[in-house]
Amino acid sequence: MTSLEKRCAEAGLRMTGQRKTILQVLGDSADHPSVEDVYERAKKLDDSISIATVYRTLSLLDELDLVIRHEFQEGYSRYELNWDHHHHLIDLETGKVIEFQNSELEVLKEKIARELGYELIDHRLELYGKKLKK
Amino acid sequence: MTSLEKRCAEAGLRMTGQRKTILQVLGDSADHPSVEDVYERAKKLDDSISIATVYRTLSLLDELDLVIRHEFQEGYSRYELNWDHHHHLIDLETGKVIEFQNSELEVLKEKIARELGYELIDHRLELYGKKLKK
DNA sequence: GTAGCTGCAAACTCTTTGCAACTCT
DNA sequence: AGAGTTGCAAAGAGTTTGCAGCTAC
Repeated sequence: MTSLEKRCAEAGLRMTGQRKTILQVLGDSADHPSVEDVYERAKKLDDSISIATVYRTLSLLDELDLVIRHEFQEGYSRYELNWDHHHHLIDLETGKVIEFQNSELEVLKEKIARELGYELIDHRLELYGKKLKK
Repeated sequence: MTSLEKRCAEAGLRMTGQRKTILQVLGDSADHPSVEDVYERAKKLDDSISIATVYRTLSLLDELDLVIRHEFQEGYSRYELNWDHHHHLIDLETGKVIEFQNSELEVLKEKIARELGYELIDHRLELYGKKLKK
């Protein structure tokens, strides 16, 4: 049982074959797949899986905070496992998503929220850019 | 003719009654209205306006960069005039959207993009928080 | 055994679009 | 006059849901 499956079980979820498949797909994905992407990849492992189950499972995982749902101004959602905290730079020419971390930013965002009288629960920074010519 | 209307005219758009109405609604809105919100407010000024025109107009204004389209993880878009540059803190308990600016952040985000080899075109920071108890 | 889960298909929400009529320039 | 714009209704995405059957516990 993977640690992901363990966390699901602890939350009281039944570890069905479909859920294992979807968790495996997410674990094997280094990118930020859309629901459709997850569905396509899951179908390769279990041809009988339905997209409704993928939607339902991703919503569940999002509620459990095992997964992060992104809306990169594209009109649909992308998902990724909630392992390490990071942000995204979206290449406007290729659509490629680059991950980055920045400790200065982590400090700054806490400070901004506090100054506004808020406790920070979540936050997102997205940069949209074009590759610099060398 | 308002400055907004002027910028539209300069872009070669016809200043129809509907467009003037929508621009007026946007100018009068201090919040971040959804398409439906803009439509409701516009209807009070011109009962015959259609939601298709609101969608079309907001898309146009977005292309012209007169307006910013947001997706605050809600499943639909919100719009605001692109006057001054700022970011948003979304109150998770009330849904209220608070605007803020931060010059440190402006410097930092440029630096991050540059270090990743990118020219920054656009960016978004969204904080999600709960009000601190006094 | 049974509450929870699934696949299917239908429904729903948000958004876009084809078209004939209309209107700004 | 004529290209751009509009309202309407239909179509298109993406997502959710009711239901009967199935399955993990």
